Amino acid sequence: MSIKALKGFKDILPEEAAVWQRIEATARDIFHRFGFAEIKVPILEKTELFARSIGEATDIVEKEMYSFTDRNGESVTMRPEGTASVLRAFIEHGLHVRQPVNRLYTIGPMFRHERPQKGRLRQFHQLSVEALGSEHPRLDAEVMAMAALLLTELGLTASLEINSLGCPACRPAFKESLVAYAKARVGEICDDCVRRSDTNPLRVLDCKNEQCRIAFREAPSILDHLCADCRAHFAAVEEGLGALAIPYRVNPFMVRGLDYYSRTTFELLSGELGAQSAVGAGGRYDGLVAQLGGPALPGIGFAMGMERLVLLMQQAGEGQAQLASTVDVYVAALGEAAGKAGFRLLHELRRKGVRAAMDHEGRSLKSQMKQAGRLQARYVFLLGEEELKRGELVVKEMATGEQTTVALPGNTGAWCETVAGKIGL
RNA sequence: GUGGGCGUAGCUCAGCUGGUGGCAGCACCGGGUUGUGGCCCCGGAGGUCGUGGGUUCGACUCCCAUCGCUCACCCCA
Repeated sequence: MSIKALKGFKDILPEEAAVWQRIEATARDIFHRFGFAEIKVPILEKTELFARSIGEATDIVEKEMYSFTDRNGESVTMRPEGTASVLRAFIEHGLHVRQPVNRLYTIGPMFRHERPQKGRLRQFHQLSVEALGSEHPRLDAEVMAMAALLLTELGLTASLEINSLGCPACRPAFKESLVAYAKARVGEICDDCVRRSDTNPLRVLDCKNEQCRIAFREAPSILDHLCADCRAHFAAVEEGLGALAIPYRVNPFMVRGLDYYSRTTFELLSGELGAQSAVGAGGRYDGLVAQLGGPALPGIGFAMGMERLVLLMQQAGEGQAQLASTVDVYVAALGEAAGKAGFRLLHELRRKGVRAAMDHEGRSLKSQMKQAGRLQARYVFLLGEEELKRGELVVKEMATGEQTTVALPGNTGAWCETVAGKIGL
C-alpha cells in the first residue's frame, strides 16, 4: 500500500491550482486597492497565543488544534486561524507607531483537527484580513464592502448578514437574560442547547434544530440589549453599507465561534456549500490587541475560506481550466544533429521570454506534433536533417496550419531574432 | 467523538438471483501518413476487484472484521 496524504489534507493538482491562482491574484489586487498590505507570518506559534485569543473554552482550542511539544519542551501549535498570528506580529514589531491605522492581509494554510466533510478540511486556506487602529463604523462597512467586492469580481454571489454582539458593557446582561430564557425551556430544546446554555450561551441562537429555532424565535435579542454606544455604532455601520449600496440583512441570531469578537460581526453566506454556508466571516475585536499584550487598539477583520471559494467557482462554472495556450513555441527536432541544434534554439527562445517546449525522447514527428497540439502551442519550429543542411527552419502556425520556411543565420541567437521577428513574438 | 453511503484500470463507471474481470468511455502508447497536431479508423499497454478472514465445488457478487473515501451531526472559513 503506497503512502497517501493524511485525512483532511488535500493535494491541489495543476488544473485546480490555476483556479487558486486566479483567486489569489484577484484578492491581492482588490486588497491593494483598499490600501491593505501583505504580511507573512509563521504557521507555527506558541500554543498560548491561540488559547488567549480564540478562547480557552472554544471547540477550536479545546479539541481541534494541532499542538505538540517542541524539542525544547515548549507547547507549539499549527495555527487554526490567522488573526492571532497577525496581531502577534503587529504587536511584536510595534507596527502601530508607524501609522495610525494598519491594514494587513495574509494568505495561507490553517489547521484544525476536525472530521472532514464538504467544504471542511484539516488543512485549509484562508485569505485573512485585519484593519487595526480605528473603531470608526465606516471602517466596518469598508471592510465588508471589500469582502463583497472580491466575491463579485470572482463571479460569485453570496448574501451578507450582519449583527452586533455588543461590548463588555452590554453583552453580559444580554447573556444573562438569554440563559434565563433557555433555562426556562430546557424541556423543549435539544441536549446540545442545554449544554450550550452553560458553556457558550450565544450559540443556542444559531442551533439548526427545528425545535430550538422555534423555541428561541422569541428569545431576547441582542439588538434590544445594546448599550447606547454599541447601538450608535451598529446604526452607523448600516448607514455606511447603505451609502455604498451594499445589500445586507440584519440577522440577530448570527453568532461567531471565536471569543474575541465584539460589536459588528458578519458572514458571507452561500447555499451551495453543503452543510457549510459561510464563505467568509469576520467582525470587530476591539479588546483583542490589548488582551494579547499590545496597545489598546481596536480592530476588525475577516477570513475567507479558499477551498470554499474554489468550490463555489467550480459550481458557477468559473472554475473551468482556461484553455489558454501553455507554450508559445514547440521545437520539433528530427535526428541527433537537429536535436542538438533545437536544444540550443529552445534555450534561446526561453531567454527571450518565449514559453518554449521540446521533447528529448527522440520520438517521431507525428508524436511531437501531437504533443505540440496537446500543449496548445501557437507555433511549431520544425528542424530536421534537411533543414539543418540547408540552414533553414520550418515555422508552422498551429491554428491555421500555415507553414513558412525561414533562413537561419549562423548562430542560435540570431535565429531567434529572425524567427521571433517573423512570427511577431 | 457519533451516524449514513461508497470502495472494480490514471479518471468516470458497467458487471443480473454467486459460474473465467469489461473489444466500455476519457486519458496514455503505436500504426493508418518512409517528416506534420486536432477529426476519423485500427491496434496496444494498463487490475493484489481496498485489505484480511469466513460460507461455497466455485466469491467482484453473500457474511464478518478492518482500512480508506465521502456526506451529515458537532463545530466552523
